[in-house]
Amino acid sequence: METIGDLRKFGGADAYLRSCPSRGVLDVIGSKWTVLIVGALIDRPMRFGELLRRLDGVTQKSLTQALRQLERDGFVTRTQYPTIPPRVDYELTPLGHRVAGLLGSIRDWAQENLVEVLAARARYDARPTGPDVRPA
Amino acid sequence: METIGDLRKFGGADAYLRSCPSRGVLDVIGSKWTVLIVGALIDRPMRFGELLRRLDGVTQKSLTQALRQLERDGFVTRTQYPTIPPRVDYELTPLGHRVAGLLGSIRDWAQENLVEVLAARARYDARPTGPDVRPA
DNA sequence: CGGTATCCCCAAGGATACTG
DNA sequence: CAGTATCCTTGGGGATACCG
Repeated sequence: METIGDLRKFGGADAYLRSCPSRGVLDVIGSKWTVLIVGALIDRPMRFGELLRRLDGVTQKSLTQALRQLERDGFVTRTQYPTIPPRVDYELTPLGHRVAGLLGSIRDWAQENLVEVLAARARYDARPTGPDVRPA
Repeated sequence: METIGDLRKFGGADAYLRSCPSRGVLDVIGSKWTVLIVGALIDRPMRFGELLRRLDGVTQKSLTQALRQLERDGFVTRTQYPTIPPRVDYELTPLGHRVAGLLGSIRDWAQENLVEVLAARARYDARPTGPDVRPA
């Protein structure tokens, strides 16, 4: 499972295999800012500065890195206008739009189930003897 | 947006805000092995060693860490039988089952769109002047 | 069997400063 | 405005060894 040829030969990818490149795709999706970036671009293209302000806490460098990776993987297009001052628009590709729905569901789920998760954490952290023993 | 009280007061979580704890939930989902673990547990509970073998390339330490975090966040339960040798089962909670569907979709999407992503990467990396210039 | 405990590495990502 | 360039810290995660 090393090449596209292998994928065709074996009839599909399997993320449970160490050598399957779908692991790399999962890593991109899991990277810190990806979910928020593609979510922000669902409605319309955005300029770099808009994204920078929309994603509270992101740095220029981190945003640039994330956008480069998304561009490389075919999720967003980068359009640079040769004006002064420069203007750069980022827009989802069809591939990006298709994944954006899934990632949006994840983001929404995190927001909707946040209270339940926080409660579970509080319960876990409050256990008598710490992260160890249990009553069998 | 610091406490559960705040969430109620403001009427919901917003992952675009730096201080919103839903960011932490997204991080868990994005961690390297989470998607594969919950995917493996959808059908049935599994023992530690089964998971270790199912997730090609994971180490004992990484698997233990990931399972602890999933347990803490209320996605899985850990059941330890006081036998010799010890036996430990991991099982999805109702909360875990609900998120497992979403994460499974992500994994499937990564596998199904892998070829297209690899092609996009090849195109990007093959650009004449490298990751820089573009024709305006 | 199902863990901990240690050591180690390196890559993600933040802070800051500079530029076309 | 939209980036690079540089430095630096943190911690995720691998390898290995030991334990109840």
